[in-house]
Amino acid sequence: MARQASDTRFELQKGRMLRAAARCFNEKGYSGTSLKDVADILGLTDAALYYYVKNKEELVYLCYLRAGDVGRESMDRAIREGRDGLDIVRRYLRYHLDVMTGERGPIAIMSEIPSLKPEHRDRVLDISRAHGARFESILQRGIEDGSIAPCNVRMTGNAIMGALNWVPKWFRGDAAVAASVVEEFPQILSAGLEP
Amino acid sequence: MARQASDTRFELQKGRMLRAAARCFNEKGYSGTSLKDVADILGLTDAALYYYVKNKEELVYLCYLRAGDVGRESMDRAIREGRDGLDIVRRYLRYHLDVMTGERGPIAIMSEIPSLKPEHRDRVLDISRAHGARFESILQRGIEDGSIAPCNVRMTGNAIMGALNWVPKWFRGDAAVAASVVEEFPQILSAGLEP
DNA sequence: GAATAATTTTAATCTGGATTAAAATAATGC
DNA sequence: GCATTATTTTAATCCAGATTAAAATTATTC
Repeated sequence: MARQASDTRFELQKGRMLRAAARCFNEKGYSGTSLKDVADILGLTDAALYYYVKNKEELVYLCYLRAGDVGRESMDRAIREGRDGLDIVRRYLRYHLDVMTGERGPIAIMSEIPSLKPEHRDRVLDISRAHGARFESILQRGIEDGSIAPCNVRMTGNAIMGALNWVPKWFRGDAAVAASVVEEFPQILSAGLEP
Repeated sequence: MARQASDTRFELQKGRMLRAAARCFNEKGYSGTSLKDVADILGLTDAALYYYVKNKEELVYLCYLRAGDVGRESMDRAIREGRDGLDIVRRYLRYHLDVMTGERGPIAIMSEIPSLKPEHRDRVLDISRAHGARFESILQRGIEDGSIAPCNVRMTGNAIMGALNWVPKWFRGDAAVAASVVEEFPQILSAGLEP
């Protein structure tokens, strides 16, 4: 009855559920996935999901929080390890794509933020905006250290993040494609940044 | 009772409805928009929409067909007017963005293809794939005529089309931003293509 | 300006999937 | 192994929003 974050079993199953849900949402759309679809992947009954989550809205919310975490962690690491602005951009893309297309994926596309309840929606929007702003500041840093040619960082950020966010729309788990994405996407997306 | 495509009134109102629906779907998500939301924009009752469309699924389907048309027309024009591969890519992006952010917009993001009924889904997928393939062939042509550096056209296509498809997610109708998008996006997205 | 057709509204019904409560089963601690 | 707690299922209910039928209104035709 009393579940804690420390409860391994519970947390593991919840994690599996979030990944299953992310996959469904990405592949079938939000309205197109019923709780039964998610439950089927886990070999459970739809009602069982309510043991882990209050309702469908919260399921989406948690998927989005997870997506936010993955993005932030990838960016943290890139900033920690990168040499200059351009190098950080490339690392960020690589790290993020690596998670998106790898074992810890899939990561949910944030398509349904508006249908979250107000507190959740605001929280996710904050996270999302902060992430975008952080990316723009990396671009700015690159411009200042000379690794990136001067550009409109807002628009450039929108372009690169858009291409990144769209990946789950067409990537369907093929390992060979995953390798290709992780390898080539960062290069493709950053090629235009060089001075 | 008998409405034809030639019926101006009917077609005009239907067009307005599709644009209102596209806006709702982009801003509020599919499940987040009720037919009442769409009807409110038009100053109508939700039930009135059924005069123009069989059901909500068809409304989405028609939005997607329209999106497909706009994409195809933009590409047609770019191919007709462009000098070489790179020039066609840039024109295509400009023309498409111009419509997306202009008076004829907004254009619906194809987020909910999977929840269309099979015939509609297949039709939209065909259109979507054909468009992607056509874009890749433009990249290929650019590589062959020397205007574009050799690259993985599949991945490069995915990257550019992703950035493009994501635009309606953050663009909210501001005219100044629209001008900036149309002006800068094609450049940003194609900068990395040059040899 | 009747008569006919087009458009919209009113006022219901209908429905699929979300949600819930209670019971059943599985796991764990002692 | 018994008692307790964790997890899942069964079997209903619930409900927002889609859909429909009939009536009302508005436009068009002649």
